[in-house]
Amino acid sequence: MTYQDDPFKANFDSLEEFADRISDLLQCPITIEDANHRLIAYSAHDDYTDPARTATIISRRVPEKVINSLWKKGVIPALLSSMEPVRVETISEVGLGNRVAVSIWKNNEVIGFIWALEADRTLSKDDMELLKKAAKAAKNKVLQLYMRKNKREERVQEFFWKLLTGHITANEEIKENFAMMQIPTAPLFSVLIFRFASDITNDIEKQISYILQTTQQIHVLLYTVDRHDFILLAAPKSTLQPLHELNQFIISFGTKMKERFHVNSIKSSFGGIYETYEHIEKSYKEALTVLAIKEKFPEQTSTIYSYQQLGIYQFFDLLLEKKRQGEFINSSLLKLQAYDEKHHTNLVETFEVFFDHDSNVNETAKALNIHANTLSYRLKRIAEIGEINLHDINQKVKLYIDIKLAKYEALH
Amino acid sequence: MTYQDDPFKANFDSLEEFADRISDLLQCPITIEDANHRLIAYSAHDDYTDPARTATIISRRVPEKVINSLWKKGVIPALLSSMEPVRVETISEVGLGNRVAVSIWKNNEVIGFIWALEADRTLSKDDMELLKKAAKAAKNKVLQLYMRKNKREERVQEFFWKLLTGHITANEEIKENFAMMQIPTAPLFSVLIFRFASDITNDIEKQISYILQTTQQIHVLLYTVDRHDFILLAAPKSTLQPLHELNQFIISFGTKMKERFHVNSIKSSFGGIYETYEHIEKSYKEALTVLAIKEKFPEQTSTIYSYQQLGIYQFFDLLLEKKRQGEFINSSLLKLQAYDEKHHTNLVETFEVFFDHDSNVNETAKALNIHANTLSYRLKRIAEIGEINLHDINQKVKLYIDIKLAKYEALH
DNA sequence: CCTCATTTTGTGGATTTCCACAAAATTAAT
DNA sequence: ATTAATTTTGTGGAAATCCACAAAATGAGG
Repeated sequence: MTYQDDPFKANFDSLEEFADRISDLLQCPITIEDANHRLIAYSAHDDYTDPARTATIISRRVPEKVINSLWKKGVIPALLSSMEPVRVETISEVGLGNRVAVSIWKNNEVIGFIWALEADRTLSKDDMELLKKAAKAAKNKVLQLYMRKNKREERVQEFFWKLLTGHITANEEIKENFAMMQIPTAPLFSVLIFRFASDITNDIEKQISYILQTTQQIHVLLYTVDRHDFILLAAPKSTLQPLHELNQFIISFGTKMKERFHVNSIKSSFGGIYETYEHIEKSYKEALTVLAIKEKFPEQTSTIYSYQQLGIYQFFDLLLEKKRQGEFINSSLLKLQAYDEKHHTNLVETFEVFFDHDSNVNETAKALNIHANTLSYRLKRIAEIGEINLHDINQKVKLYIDIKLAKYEALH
Repeated sequence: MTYQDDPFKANFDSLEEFADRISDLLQCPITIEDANHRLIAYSAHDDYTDPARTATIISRRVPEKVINSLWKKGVIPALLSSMEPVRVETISEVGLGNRVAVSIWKNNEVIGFIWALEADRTLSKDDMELLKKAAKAAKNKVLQLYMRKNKREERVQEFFWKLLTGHITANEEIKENFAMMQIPTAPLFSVLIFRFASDITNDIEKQISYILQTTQQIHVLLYTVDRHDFILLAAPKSTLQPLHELNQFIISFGTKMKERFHVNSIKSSFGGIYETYEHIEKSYKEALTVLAIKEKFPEQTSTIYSYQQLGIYQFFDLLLEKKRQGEFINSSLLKLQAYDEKHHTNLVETFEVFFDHDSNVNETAKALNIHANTLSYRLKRIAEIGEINLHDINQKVKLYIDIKLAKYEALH
């Protein structure tokens, strides 16, 4: 089979036309994606496509499990590091048939991919060369999309910041803007923050953006960057367990950043989950509060990401203020502290850990490295010395809060 | 034995002299008390006195257990209702030997008592008559004491109000006043309030004052009346378990008011227990807070009298304010409430009662009149529907507080 | 160093909790 | 009225908690 020198020198009106042209030449279905695996174009009239391609076209993006599996097999890393086409063997778990892929480059950066599904025939060496040429030819078309998107991005960013800082409060106005910028609406949303150890570089931003675009756990409505913080407005897919979904997303995001880009130590949080847009600022502030509290209680809050789950820590700032004014003097706590001080005991810590572990004897004993009976003896002493009834949940909760508050205050 | 018509017509310099005179005439030890069983005078040179009299003289007041027992035997009620002498048989439990008592009257009011201990001899009918005359003769002397005390009282009252309202804040100044008015000092003190169903009449005030003067559970430093409220500054006897002592006092005060004067439905409270006088106003405010909270949570706080033991309710006003501003939206609670509403279930109440009962399965089941397994089933549902981890004490406490807060808000 | 009070660890048994499973009762919806 | 889902109650056994008692370890003070 022979082709003319550059079969793509003709001008194409659209990328669809371009995809059809490649498909004609190679005799196999073609899909073109951007750097974030969103579908840009695909060839029509194909007889056979595998489930992965079908799903990609339907949802206009590559299914996340497919992306995950391509990362694990090393396909995407290969495409990101070289301009050469890569062949992918069938991965039946995710419905992926044999295919060949090549990356589209602009300077030193990958801005998209072309996939050729080996439906009826296997591509030859020449075919591969052709694909490579196609990738080069696609560059400008893809770039145009990219630039157009960037311009839109800027306007959207500005809008997002206005929302975060409460500069737009009228619900009508917010809705208008959402519609104008073609941001999808959602019944529930929350503001998420990923806080990095250092300022977020363009490079990192792209990596994050990549993961966000490819994830399908949540809907990303808006995002922006503020020094260490990557801030996004996200919507859970279902309204049934929004908390759980956002939590899962945050965890998997952390894992992916670590696995794929070796970015460690990201602190994540999200604020309240709300229905109306006026609450975006509130949700953002709450997400910031979560990070602040996590800073101060790293152990207790290590598995907490949401404002919801902050629980009693939600009102610690408020209580601390009052405490500073001399309120809430807890004589039980004072007595226990005095006793600990004088006799080098650990009554306060014992109570705190016991409560932390939901009053579970075994767990607490293990956590404190003491015998269960030692714990029970200490609890008896705590009741005596602190003049506190250990069956009175009210007194216990107050003591617990006061202990935490004292710690919080110490860290001011 | 015969006496001249009025053996007491001579003028006596002091009540001590007067007591000696009676003692001479009746040939037995004499003690004179005011209406509150404080020792006013006693005859000297007596050979025999019983333990009760000794204790009275030493502590300058009749021991409380003796007063209690005299009430129970009906002696004091008899003395309060008639001018006739009353004979008291030995009450060995409290070290009281045989004796005769008579009350001292001014108009329709008892202002004191004279006690004649039948040490060597039993008083005859004539002796009793003599005692009655002595009581009449004592009237003016006792009254003088009474009046002098009243004048002092007024100044003291004014001072107390200044303390309660924070109009004297300098510790030095407070100390000076305490010394000047001969109010005993104490290392620890608290402000107590007894709130009556209606305004406190002079009559009730006297009854209260009587109980306060005769109690020896605590030291009463100052007291005053404000409409429904009887307010006092009290000091616990020991510094070890001040909370417990004040609690005990409040309970026994209520019992006595009920038993002796049939005064029901007193609401009592006390504020923080402090060391420095500047905190009197604070303690007073706290005592008022306790009463306010008891008003709103009668069941939960029925056994609570102190600000200390208010526990989490201490900061409910604070939290309520924030809640009104839209903070602390607890989606778990919202979901549970919605579920309850829709399916006519009791998940919120179940959780609340369970927590109220210190997470004790049996007690809770009993309180709710359900099977223990029903409770466990409901808890499982609560965890599911509320998206809450029942082993996470933080989430649980938050939910609990939010439930109580919602109730509190409902009662605004 | 010794002594005494306090704290820790150990043992065993009564009691309670937890959990899985199943049957009965109740409720909502067609 | 029938069905299906949810809720309540019951049973039994494993696991955990509680409690009393005792022996060992620790530590402060004379």
